Amino acid sequence: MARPPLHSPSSLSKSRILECALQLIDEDGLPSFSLRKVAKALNVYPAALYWHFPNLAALQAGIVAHLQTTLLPLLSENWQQDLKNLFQNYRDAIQQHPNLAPLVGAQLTANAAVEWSQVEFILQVLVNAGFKEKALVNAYNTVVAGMTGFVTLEFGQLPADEEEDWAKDIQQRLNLLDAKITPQLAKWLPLMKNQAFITRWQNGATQPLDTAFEFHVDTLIEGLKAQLARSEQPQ
Amino acid sequence: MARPPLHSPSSLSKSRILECALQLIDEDGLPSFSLRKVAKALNVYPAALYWHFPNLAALQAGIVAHLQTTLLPLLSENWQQDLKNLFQNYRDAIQQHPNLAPLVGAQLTANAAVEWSQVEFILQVLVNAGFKEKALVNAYNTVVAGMTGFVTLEFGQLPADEEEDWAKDIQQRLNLLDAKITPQLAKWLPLMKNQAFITRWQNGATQPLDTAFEFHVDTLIEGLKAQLARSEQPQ
DNA sequence: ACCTGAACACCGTTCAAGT
DNA sequence: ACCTGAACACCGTTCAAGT
Repeated sequence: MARPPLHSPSSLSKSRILECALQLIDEDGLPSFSLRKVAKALNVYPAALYWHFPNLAALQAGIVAHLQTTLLPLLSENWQQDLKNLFQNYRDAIQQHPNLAPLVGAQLTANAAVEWSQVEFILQVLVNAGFKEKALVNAYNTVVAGMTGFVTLEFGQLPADEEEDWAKDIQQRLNLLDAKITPQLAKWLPLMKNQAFITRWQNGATQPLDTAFEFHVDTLIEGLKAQLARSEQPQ
Repeated sequence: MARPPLHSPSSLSKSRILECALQLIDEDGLPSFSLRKVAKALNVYPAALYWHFPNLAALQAGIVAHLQTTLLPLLSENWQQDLKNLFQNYRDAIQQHPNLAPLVGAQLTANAAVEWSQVEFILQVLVNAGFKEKALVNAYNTVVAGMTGFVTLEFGQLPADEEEDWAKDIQQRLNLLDAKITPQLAKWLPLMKNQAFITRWQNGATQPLDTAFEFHVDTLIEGLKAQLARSEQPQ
């Protein structure tokens, strides 16, 4: 068992801990992630991590913050394209680390390591679109919710019971549907199987909902355009 | 310490366990919730619960399923009103049990106790609106994501560090903003303080975002109307 | 059928003590 | 400043044993 000495020159540091933690989450998933496993992987006592982070929540916030730095697109002259880029960037980032999806959604609400630049970007885009005052705040909230909502669901954890049993179970229950009780679902099932929330058995990591996401973004943008038209010429 | 005998006539049952668990989550919050505390509250050994539920995840799914039964509005002749009712019902349910918000969002994706009637309702409303084929599936996914996304963020857990320290901290950081770096945020801060995601320090349980939610729902509906117009007369 | 009682393999966090 | 080493108070889950 040749392993590096406990006090190697590059022993511990915030970035080394965060990298290791992210790698563990990517490989083994969020449910089985723990502070003690990070310590073990770094060949260090669990308590050692507490010199660099006050607690587990701070470590998790650090991971999310590290991811957020790669999130900002550039401003163009087309606010609709800017929004598309924003949504696309967010989804791309999660797609590279799908196991992080629940954390990001949660941390973005309650973020200890907030990046104001993200808020500023969204506001700038919406101001360019023509929003102001309370409508601007409303549009901002809608954009943030829209950006995180779809992707959090898409890449959210599905039951991990070896994944096989549960997948077969839901497929079986879908095949047993009674067209008299749920006629629409029975009718459109072929199109919805594994392609829609609640009626799928794989998550976005293995079965991405690309066209649905595109539709979702378009719908939000079209909705915002309608809101602009409303406020410009109030009836 | 007068407490009921261990084998009281109404000892254990699925519904009694679920009620107790929901009450504990309502009172103490999701982070401090545990299977062992449910057992303690019911005056029973932890292992006893395993006769009624195979594991913790199943118990949590049971709680969410119990909530979902109160979720279905009635179909009217106006699909836009139907969607508004659907969104409103969902938010009302979460508002009564805000600590459940993260669980519901997660379980709805990966639900062991799916209610197909919910899926059927959304499909029926969208069919009435005029959607079909792949556009129907896309619209369905957009509605599900929109329904859960906003509310999950609105009532999502904020840092629980006695709540006071963190709240003061973020307010202070907001006041230290540099208008040269984040001009829009600095300009609109008075309107956004505690009223917008990321720039608030209270969650929806104490500071509901009513008008923002209404705007969000309207935006989605307007967006869906635009999508309908697209597919009816493709350019 | 339904629960006890004890054990197992984990957690996050604290703290004196080392270097 | 940075980490060891051990302890504390928890977890979810399993399983033989009781009734």
